[in-house]
Amino acid sequence: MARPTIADIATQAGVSKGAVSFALNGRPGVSDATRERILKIAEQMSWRPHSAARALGASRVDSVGMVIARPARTLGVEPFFAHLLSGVQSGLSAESISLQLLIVEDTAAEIEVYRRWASEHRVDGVILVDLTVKDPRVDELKALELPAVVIGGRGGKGALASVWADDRDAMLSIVEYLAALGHRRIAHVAGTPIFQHTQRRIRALRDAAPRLGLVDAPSLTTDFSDAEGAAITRKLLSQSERPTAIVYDSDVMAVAGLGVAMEMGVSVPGDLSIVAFDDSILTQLMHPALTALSRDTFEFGRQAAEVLLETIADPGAVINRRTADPVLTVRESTAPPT
Amino acid sequence: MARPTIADIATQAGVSKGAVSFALNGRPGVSDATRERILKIAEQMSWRPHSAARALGASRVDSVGMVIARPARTLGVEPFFAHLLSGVQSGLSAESISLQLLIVEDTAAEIEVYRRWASEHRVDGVILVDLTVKDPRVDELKALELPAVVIGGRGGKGALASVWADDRDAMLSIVEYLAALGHRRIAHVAGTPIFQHTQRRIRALRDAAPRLGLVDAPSLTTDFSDAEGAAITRKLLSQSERPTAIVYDSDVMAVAGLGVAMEMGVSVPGDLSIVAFDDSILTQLMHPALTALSRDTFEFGRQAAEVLLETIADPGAVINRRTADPVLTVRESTAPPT
DNA sequence: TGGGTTTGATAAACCGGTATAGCTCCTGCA
DNA sequence: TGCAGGAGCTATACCGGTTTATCAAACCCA
Repeated sequence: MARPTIADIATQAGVSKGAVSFALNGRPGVSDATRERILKIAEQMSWRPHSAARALGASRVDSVGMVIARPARTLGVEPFFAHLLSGVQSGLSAESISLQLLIVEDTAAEIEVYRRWASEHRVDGVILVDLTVKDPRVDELKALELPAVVIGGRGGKGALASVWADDRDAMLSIVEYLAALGHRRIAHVAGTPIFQHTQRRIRALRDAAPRLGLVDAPSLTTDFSDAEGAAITRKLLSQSERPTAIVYDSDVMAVAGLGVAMEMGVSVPGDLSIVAFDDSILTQLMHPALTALSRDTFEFGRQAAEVLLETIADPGAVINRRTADPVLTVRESTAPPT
Repeated sequence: MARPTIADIATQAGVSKGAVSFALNGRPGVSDATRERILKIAEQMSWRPHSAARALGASRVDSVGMVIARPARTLGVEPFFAHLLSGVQSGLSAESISLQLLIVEDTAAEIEVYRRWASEHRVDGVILVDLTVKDPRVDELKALELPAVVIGGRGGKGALASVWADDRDAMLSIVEYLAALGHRRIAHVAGTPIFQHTQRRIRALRDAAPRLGLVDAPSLTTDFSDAEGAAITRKLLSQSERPTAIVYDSDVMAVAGLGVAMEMGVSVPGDLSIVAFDDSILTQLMHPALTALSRDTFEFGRQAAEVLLETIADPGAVINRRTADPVLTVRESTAPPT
């Protein structure tokens, strides 16, 4: 017998298919003795549910999806997604739910994927990343009635469930530390302004600047690429009044910035302090090693999975879970200004 | 009507369910006129097949799997997997087949996943990476009768289908270049010896050494981590007769090695040439930028997907496809020895 | 003109589960 | 003693497709 079905188990146990289904799903309808017997037989036949059959009957596929809309070439440098993925999987594996991952070029393609997934019943829910200002995906998912959880960024006016960390506090912990070291000219090389988290970081810096006595605290936006990170850095360091500290919104840009500083003969941390808004092996490989904000990305993913499963179970409740605050890991790239 | 089924289409078109199925799958059994009519109705009802229903009926789930067995923390630094994934997806999307991705800790867990996938009919086939010497996964997949394709490394004695690049030629192109520059002391910081590609690279270097007149060409194995890469480099550069060039099996180790050289006051490329056996943004961000071997990882993935689909269609044929050879991208980290 | 083959379509079985109506037997309580 | 009610189980419909057996009508050629 190749792959046993519940019918085989039923025959073997001398009961009906229904009884076997009850027993295997731990729901009432059979006596403990019978349940025990059925489970034992299923075990020794090494039976496993046929996912498609179960999906068809129970209209639930035990699978969730995640789409990453970024050009592949900018992806993968950052361990962010790898860690996030592992975390998500760890949160799902307990319920033995599988994950569909898709990398696409842009948001339009991403929405197309959601439509397809919904109409083909391929996933029970999805996890969203990189929430933008007025994100079109939110309405789309609402319309599709596809359970979803947003990672990093509250879903807006009670729209979608979310798992988020406080970007504002994170930015504050960085600039307060720099200010305490004595820095008054702090520049911020930000990411794309369409991302909500970019906006929150920019606002946090602007709001804190007066209180901390910063004379100049510009936020300059980029596309997150190393090229733009380097270009902006070059511009900043060419000014007559150059900043004494730069905060980068990603580890890749911070590394690119460090390269520019070295090339221009600006010593780090002597003449310039550098902080990366994301930690990774990259920041540790550098000389000097970069001070960076560490987030527990794995845990982030795990919680997202958890919240998504709860949302699937009860689409009514909109959960907004705040995760642990990121912490600043101080390394060699920060020092008092000279 | 929420989600139309073929029954709805059948009613609308005034034909039977069977006729609709034939029409939608482009198989004989209906006249062209009827087919046309059915397709139009399906289109305007925006019908899409229910994946589970189709899987149950046709015993094929239109989904393939890929398991990566590496600790999450070492993952993601290398763009390798991100590019590979994109490539695989691009190869699959044409047939609108989805990809299940799983990151696990070790091979035992990976095999467990294959067993589950097979018994639950969750995938039609799988893609294998990081083939080891005497890889236990090969036999396991054979036993499970799960179609598979191996990436990077011939599947062995006609075992599994594969997509591979010639590691031997690649290594030769590196050392021949270094030898031509005048290097005679070349060290090789290799990966884990259990990987087949590591073995092939080591062997290639050993075989070429006499012909190129290398006086010393040791291959030192590591676990691919930046820590070991740095440690081995430190050891190599502390010898009285230090190598004038080092070939690293990964970009991360090369970067770590560069860091050690700088820390020890060994100038690159003046006193030491460095080559990475893998290209990425990392190698480009460095100062000096690293000479690296570039492989078309995206294309690699695309071809793997293609071969897998062919293998699923005809499990008898064992395809071994060789992809384009990697090319050496020369940057600033290599020069003639002084 | 008639028998055999092809064409176009239908009805029904089937895939492997889940959900539900209904049946039997046992227990408890008035 | 009689009856309500629940436990334990069976039989069966159902999910949305695919596939097969069957059949009527059209076609072909002698």
